Amino acid sequence: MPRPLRDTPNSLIPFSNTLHNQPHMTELAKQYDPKEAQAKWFSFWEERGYFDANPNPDKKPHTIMIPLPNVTGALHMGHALNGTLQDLLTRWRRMQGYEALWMPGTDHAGIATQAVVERRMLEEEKLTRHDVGREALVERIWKWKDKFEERIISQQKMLGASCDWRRVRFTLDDVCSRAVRRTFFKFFSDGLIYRGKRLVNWDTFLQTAVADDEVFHEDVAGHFWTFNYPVVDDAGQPTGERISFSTTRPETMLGDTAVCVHPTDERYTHLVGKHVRIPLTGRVIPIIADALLADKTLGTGCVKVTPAHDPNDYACGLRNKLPLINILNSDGTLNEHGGPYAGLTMFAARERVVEDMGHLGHFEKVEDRTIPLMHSDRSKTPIEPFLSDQWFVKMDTLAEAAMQAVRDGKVKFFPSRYTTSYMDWLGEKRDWCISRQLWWGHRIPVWTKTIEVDTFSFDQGLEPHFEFEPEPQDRGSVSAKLVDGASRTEKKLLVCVDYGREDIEQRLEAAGFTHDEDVLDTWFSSALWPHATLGWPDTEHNPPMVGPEQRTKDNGQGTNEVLPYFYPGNVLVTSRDIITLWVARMVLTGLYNMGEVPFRHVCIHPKILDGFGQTMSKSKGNGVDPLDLIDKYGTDAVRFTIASFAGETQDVRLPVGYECPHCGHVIPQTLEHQKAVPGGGAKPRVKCAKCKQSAQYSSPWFEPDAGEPVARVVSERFEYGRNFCNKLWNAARFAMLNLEGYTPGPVHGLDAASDISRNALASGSSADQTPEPGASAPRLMGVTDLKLEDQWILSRLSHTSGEVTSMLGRYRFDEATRILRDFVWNEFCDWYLEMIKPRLRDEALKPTAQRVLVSVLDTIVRLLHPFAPFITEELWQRLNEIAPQRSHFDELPPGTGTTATETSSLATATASLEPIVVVSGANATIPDSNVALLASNVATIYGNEDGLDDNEGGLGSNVNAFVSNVAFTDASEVADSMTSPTALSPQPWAPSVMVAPWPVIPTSWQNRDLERRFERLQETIVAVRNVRAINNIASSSPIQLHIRCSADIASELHDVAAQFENLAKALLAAAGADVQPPTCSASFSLTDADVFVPLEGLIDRDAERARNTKEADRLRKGIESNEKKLQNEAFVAKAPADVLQQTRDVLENYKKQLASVEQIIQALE
RNA sequence: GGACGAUUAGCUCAGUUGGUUAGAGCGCCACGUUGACAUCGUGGAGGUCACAAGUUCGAGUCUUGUAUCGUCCA
Repeated sequence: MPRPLRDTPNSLIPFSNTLHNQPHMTELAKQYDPKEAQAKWFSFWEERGYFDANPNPDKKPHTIMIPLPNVTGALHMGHALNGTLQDLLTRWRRMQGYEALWMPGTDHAGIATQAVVERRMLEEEKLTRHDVGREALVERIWKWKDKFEERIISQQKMLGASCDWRRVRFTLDDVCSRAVRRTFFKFFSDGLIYRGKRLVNWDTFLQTAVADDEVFHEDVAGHFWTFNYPVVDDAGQPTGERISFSTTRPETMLGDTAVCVHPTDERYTHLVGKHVRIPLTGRVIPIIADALLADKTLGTGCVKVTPAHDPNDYACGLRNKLPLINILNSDGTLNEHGGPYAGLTMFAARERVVEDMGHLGHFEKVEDRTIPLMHSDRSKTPIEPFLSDQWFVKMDTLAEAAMQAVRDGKVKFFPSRYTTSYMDWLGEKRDWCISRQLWWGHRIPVWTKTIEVDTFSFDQGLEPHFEFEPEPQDRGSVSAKLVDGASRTEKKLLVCVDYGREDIEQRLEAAGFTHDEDVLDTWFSSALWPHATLGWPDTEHNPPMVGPEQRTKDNGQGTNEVLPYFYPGNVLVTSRDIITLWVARMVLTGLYNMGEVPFRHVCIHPKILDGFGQTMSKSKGNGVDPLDLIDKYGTDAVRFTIASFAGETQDVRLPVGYECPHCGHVIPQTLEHQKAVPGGGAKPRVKCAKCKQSAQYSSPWFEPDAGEPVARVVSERFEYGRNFCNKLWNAARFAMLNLEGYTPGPVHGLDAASDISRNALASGSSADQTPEPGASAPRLMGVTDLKLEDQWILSRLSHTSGEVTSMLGRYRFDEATRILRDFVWNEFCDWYLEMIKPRLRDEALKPTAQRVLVSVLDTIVRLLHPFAPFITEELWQRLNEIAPQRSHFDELPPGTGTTATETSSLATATASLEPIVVVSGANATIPDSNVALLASNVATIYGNEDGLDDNEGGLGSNVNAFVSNVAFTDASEVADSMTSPTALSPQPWAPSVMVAPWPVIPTSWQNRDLERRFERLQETIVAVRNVRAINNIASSSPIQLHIRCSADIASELHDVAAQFENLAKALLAAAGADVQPPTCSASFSLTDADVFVPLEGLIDRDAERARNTKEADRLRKGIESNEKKLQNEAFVAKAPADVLQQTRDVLENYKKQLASVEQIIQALE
């Protein structure tokens, strides 16, 4: 029973059901209108469920997890690049027949989002979070989240993102929260979580610890003071000696617990072990020797040690078992350890300390110095190293496993050099500080109670001391840990509760336990993204979905099918700066929770920089809204251009400007534009240099006022994509104008191409071996309806599709776009279309040209779809209208005999292969008649070429799609339909290019020799055009060609003589070995031909002579350098034979050409 | 301080294992709107491949050093 190929109810829409409300139209507009196409096709795809990915045993999965954007603000071009590449891969894999899931969602971004909302609240209402309280603040943040999540998703959809939107997740939603709770619980139970006093980066403004990754270094102007401490004897009396040290932070001396010298520093060796007194506090501290901290060559060679306020000192303190004295309150003021300075800010205390040390006679000197200072990325205020209680995850074994996965090749980086950052970072195995003193996030699921007790034994259970005891049946949901409290008799019980046990939480609170106030680091939840979004740890239900009921599927079978089907994913596409923050942690938690890595490949793409070379970021205000660019250039243009940026090395500089809404002039963006914020209620404006008017402009900082004309952001780099789309559009327009009333008629000689295929197949040679043309097949031109240009474009098409596929497999998006653009523009448009124009005007020759034309266009549209989804869909639908019968079985050339028997055997041969499709290009045994069939259907041969050596394989590289009709699901149906007369009637093509198969053109169609001959033709035509240009001859006046060349070449040239006329308005008057230069002709010498153009009375002798003289010089230079090479004995002795031969050939050619050119010059005298 | 990268045409960037005369897009110059496209066509000009040394028959490509820029980690 036939069923739709795509697992959706709507995939079998009769194509005749025109999808747009316009009259049936065959003529395309002169220009592509992106807005119209975008509006039409996104909902078309979405309504038909093409984005949906569901477990399907008949297909291989392809999973991409979006690097979840945070809800702090709208997306910028960096996100657009990231999203474009993922959509490109997803659409490509989907066309290849994978069940392709692109999982969407957003991240709550604890600190960033809370900071943004707090700042806004303070600016607008003068309120702090303490004024409004935890609940109200969180409420406000949720509203912010809703607003930006919506904005982000709409931006992604405008970009054409083919995510499975039913599955959109948020790191704080129920599904993700469950995974967070379970993971924490597992960590806790496994003893991987501990609470400790540690030196953290303290943001005194936000009053929270921030991760190392959340701070940035900035040089500030500061001072470098030198003080001294008096040395005291064992009785505490000054010995008269003093020891000098320098510091940039004098106030920290209040927390000093040692001074340190280098063990080999002879100036101080006699003092080591003695003590000094801190003059301000009177505290006596030791003089220690530590080679790691002190540096003999710097300053006095002696440093003060403040373990509680400096990371290096902290490490030194641990090594030497020094006490830790914390002098700071969490708000950045000094605490009681500051003595008389308590209550002052660090900065105020610093001034007082310097002053007082001066009064006490311990100040020596001060100098200005630039100091590298850590700042919080979130609040932009200086970081204080701060001793505080935090939660940590032990990284040792977790990190080791994540490193091993990369060593084993389970996870691979593209480009591979990024492996280093990953390995180096994990190799440090620094414990992960997971607590944040915030209100927005996953609250740490630990309840604590402190008791005073002399002795404690577990023999009695918990109940007597803590008034709490888990029920036996609850033991699996509770994990408890007893730790020592502040004093010797104090005991603390930490109880971690698994998710879904609010009852236990209530009992704990009733028993006097307090829920930890801290929340988890955001990366804790994003680290779980790849399995959390698929429903882990719930193995009994498919993860819930959003959207229309009928499209969401829970099988009700009591199992989660989604998780095992889509996990592990295939590729993570991201930018390099979160390799450590996020990529490493996903691998780590994936291995820990799932026992399997979350993805096989990590594709690291470039970063988008602004015109000044700065990273585009939400906090800098230099973010460019992709919607501005989409508005101006269209989604397809933006995507195509963006993909062209995505190479392996360079970051992308994107200078932008503001387009004056009054006159269209572009005002280049300056740093001032980036920074400007509304002042006194007035929105910033740009001034137009041309029309002198000003306008509000697009900025991440504010919304322009309603009704105001807005200068949108533009960037001329996107004209690359826009122009290309327009070119494609017009090529298709031309094709369709010439396909009116098209019915694919019989074409004699289409099997010429199949001769090649047959040879390749019969000999069992691999498909990527291009048969030596001319060896078994006669010269193809002239014996078939397929002209030189037809064979050439098919050869090039085969080459192009193969290269594009291979480049996508290697994540070389830039190369893929370049190959496609070159093919479409420089080969298809510039040469093929131009060359077939005469045939399209000739009823007898038209059918062949049309058949090749429609099939090449069809293939181009499919190849381009992942890059430019909207325009290709628009064209696909038009093609479905105008050439619905393209590439079908009934197009077979007469006599190829697709009898029931033969088609059955074809079906049998392929029945074991994947659905959809059939027939391997090279490996299957196929009756010859079917080879002809195969070859004659240019556009019907598809399949999968991974381009990846080790990828899970896809459909298998030997499986090529063969049946173009997507209504067929498996080979038996193919056979049925092929033997049934009705099936031989025209069938609709794929109802959307999105679900059409990815093209795989047999490599046997490539014909290098034919391409070389074609290049000769091109070369000649360019040379003739050059003669026209040089001599100023109007393209309308005909000219003649006399070509001196070998008989072989002469014969070929005669075969294509019509093209000289067509493309260069030149008549081939004579060709052959005995052609004599006509008098007074322009001439040029090609590699194996000399061409003369008689120009009696028209020739510009000087220009001609100049051109040829220049040419002669060039040739002489070439001759000279090659002769020099060949005279070099070492070269002749050592260079490989082929290089040697090549050098000789080149020299020979140069000499021949030079002789011709010299003759030409002489004739011009 | 460590790691990774970059430096190629006026601008933005390609250049696979070393091997003919180093490429593209934009910009520039000249010419051109005859029925796909002026978001276009045709032709052209434009580069000491950052600098220095080395390896090699041969270096944009490999090695070392220098300079400048970027990112990540200390």
